[in-house]
Amino acid sequence: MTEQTEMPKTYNPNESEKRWYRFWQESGFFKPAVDPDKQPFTIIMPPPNVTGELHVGHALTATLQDIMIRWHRMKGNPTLWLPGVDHAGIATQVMVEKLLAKEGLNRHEIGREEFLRRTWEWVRRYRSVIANQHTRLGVSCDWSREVFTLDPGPSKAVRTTFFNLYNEGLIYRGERITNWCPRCATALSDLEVNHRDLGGNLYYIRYPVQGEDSLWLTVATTRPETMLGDSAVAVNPGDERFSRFIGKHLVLPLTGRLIPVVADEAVAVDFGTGAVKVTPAHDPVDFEIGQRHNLAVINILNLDGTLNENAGRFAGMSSVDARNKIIEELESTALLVKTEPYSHSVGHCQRCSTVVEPVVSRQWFVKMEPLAKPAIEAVKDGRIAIIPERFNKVYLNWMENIRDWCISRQLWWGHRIPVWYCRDCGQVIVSIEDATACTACGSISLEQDPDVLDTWFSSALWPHSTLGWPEDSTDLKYFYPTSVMETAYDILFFWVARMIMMGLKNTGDIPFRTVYLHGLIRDDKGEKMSKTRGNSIDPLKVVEEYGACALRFAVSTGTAPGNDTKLSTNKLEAGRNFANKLWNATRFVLRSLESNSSIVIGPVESLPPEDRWILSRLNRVIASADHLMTEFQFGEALREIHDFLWSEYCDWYLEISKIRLKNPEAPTPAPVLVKVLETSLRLLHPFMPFITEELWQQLGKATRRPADEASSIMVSLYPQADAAALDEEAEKLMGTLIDIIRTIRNLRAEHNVELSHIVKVKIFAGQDTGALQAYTGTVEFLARAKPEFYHTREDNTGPDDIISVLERADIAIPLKSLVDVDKEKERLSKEITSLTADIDRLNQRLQDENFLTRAPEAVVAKEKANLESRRQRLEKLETELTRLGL
RNA sequence: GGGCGGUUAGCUCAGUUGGUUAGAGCACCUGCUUUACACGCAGGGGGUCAUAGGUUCGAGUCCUAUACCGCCCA
Repeated sequence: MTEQTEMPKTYNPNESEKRWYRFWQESGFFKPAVDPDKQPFTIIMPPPNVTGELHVGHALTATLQDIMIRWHRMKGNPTLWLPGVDHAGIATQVMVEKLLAKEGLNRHEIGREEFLRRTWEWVRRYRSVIANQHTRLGVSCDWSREVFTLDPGPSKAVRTTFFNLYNEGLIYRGERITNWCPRCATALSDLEVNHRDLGGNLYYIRYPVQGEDSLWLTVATTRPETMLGDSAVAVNPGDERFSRFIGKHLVLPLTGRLIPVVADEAVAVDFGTGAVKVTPAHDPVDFEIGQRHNLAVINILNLDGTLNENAGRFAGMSSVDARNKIIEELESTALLVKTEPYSHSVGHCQRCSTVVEPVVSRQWFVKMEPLAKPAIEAVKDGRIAIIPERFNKVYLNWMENIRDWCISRQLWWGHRIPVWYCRDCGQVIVSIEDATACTACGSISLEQDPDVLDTWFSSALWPHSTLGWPEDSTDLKYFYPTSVMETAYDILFFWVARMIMMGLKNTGDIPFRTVYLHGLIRDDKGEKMSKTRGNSIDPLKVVEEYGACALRFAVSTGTAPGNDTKLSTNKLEAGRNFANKLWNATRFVLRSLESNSSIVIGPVESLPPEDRWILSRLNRVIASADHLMTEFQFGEALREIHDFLWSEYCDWYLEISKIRLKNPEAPTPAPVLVKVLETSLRLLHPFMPFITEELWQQLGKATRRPADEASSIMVSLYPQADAAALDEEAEKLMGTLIDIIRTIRNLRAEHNVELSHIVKVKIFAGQDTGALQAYTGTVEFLARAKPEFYHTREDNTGPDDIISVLERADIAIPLKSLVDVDKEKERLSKEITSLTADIDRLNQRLQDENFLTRAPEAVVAKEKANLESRRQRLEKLETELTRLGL
């Protein structure tokens, strides 16, 4: 146990991280210790897409979740973090299709079965890549429960949900305008379409009135090619300019087809000419107009976006080519009146950026309104809390204007829609198990719907499907509703809202109590990271270069929930440096232990003030960190722990302890050195698990831990604040000591006093004098000054003294002969000026009757004390100034 | 068109029930091979908290408007 391998000067994370992860995993620490009497803490991990590798956004989400998970685990909650992977329908299919294309193949050539076989191969490969990346980040999730969205469990949940919703009439099949991506060759939901304003033209086209020479209606359109599918022209019924046209027929240019003029409220009088062409098959508004007026729905597009046979001689052209050709022809026949530049919003496929075509097609939809109502309530009444709170409004606004959800996708990769059609009688059979015979005619000639479901349909069930639903499993009973859903704000609608709706629908209960939304990680220029931009950062590379703890530090420090952050090497370096700082502090503590083996702390009263001070400060930080973490303010908690360790423990306590370590007579600081470090490591562990484990173990080896203590920091107890350790007196005394040392250092630096020159210093500290006297060695060591202590200044200052006035003490340094007196006078004057301003302000405030009567007593008292101490200070400074002037 | 967020030190950002003199990291300047750490130590400079009003004894923090930037929804 005493064997002490010398720690190297610099922390090398790669060496220990893998080792500790393996240890944790083999020890079974990631599995929850189920205890029916305790409240579990549960996070279902947002499943990364199996499309490829993790990026730093995943590192952020994994880190934040791991912080919560490790914290709760250490606090003694049965803690479950359930990992999973998403099959990611379109995205994965696109990746595999790209692979095929390299072989000169497409999926139709190899067939559905072979395509799926290859996709599963892809899945096997990338699941292990993703899992490996996660382990490098230190995630402490329960791998034994890992789920894939296409596993039998979630698949059964999908089918059961579909079956139930269909039977309740909440899933229906219908002809609607949907967003069609010609490149992906599938329908998309509204959310999967990104709208961008594009500069285009507004074309004014004449539609001649049938049977009337030189009478026409002019319509304006941004998409002239769709006129091939026009089935009417509509005007507003209140628009007198056009009332005489209503009921007449127009001759559709280029085709000669006759179309009626109809009156419809939906037409905006002030758009274009006030008369609009109606293309029910290719525009959502026109579709509704068409329904009201019983117009023909003429689809002019093939699935690949080219024009079909309904487009007559334009068939086979792309829509862009057709547009150009049509404009050309209209111009030559003088039917094109004018062209105006016009910017309008055009839908693009979220996945591949192709312009999306609105097309009428027969798809499966979920009726959302009945599902949204209870989900709105759950957030409104606070059963579900969204952090940060401002997203409540965003959520509610979307939910209250929700539209039906198109869930069928013309893809091969995904959950096949559990619907069969009877080839003999046309019966539609919806079934959880594969249907084998027609429920109407008994025929066994059935055909399953070729389409698959939107990936988000299965994601919506994730919090309960992963826990075993529709079975009433023990996991579901124990862990559901889960505690926190931690994810990025950009999938609030895609995912979070749908999980709430489906969770409530399927289980009757909310899926999670808290939604924690984090921001997006951008590069150091503020750009969104993406593979296509080439600015994405591979978390594995970062881990190798800086260590996992540095990465976790970088993404979790200095950020607030819901805010985007820029990741720069700056922050990674700060994380690495902090880890190295801890490493070296531990190295120092271990070295100091060799000659001082006892680590038992005596009774608190017997400890010197600096011990009581650091223990007091430690306990304040524990209390504060615990509070901040309860409020989900992880960045702030980490900052406080970091500042305590660096600026108080290392900069002061550790330095002060060196004097006692050098002096064999002095009581050893070792027990407190160890205790504060060990406790801080536990405090920090959720944020930086590897370095804290490494150092905690090293400390443990050297200090002979009690047998009942945990074998790993990750299953040790999270520190709890001990009010008895708070010691204001010690804090005040140390504050004064630090102030004294700083002032001497400052003066030395300002006046370039050589390091070798030990200055004499007189310290006048009133009632603290006796206590401070014990720190003679500390002042010598840390300020390179030889102190003499006096209660008061009376008769104790010499003519060569430079006086500094501190908060609770004055000091005099006989340097006048050494320093630049003018410079010193300037310094004093500057301070006097700002002090005078402060005093004026305070005076004013304290004379204000309103302030005295309305402000809380404590604030008034504080300000009074403030004024008094400043007055005293000012007085002393002025005396000093005149003294220098003489 | 509706909504949300941002605007704080040269840069990146904290600042959560309004309460002393607004913080950190990085960068910058000065000094230091002080045997835990140069991935470090000590010291220093740098901010009318976007602008204009308002509420309040008191505003970076609450309210209103404006400007610029970004995002979401339609």
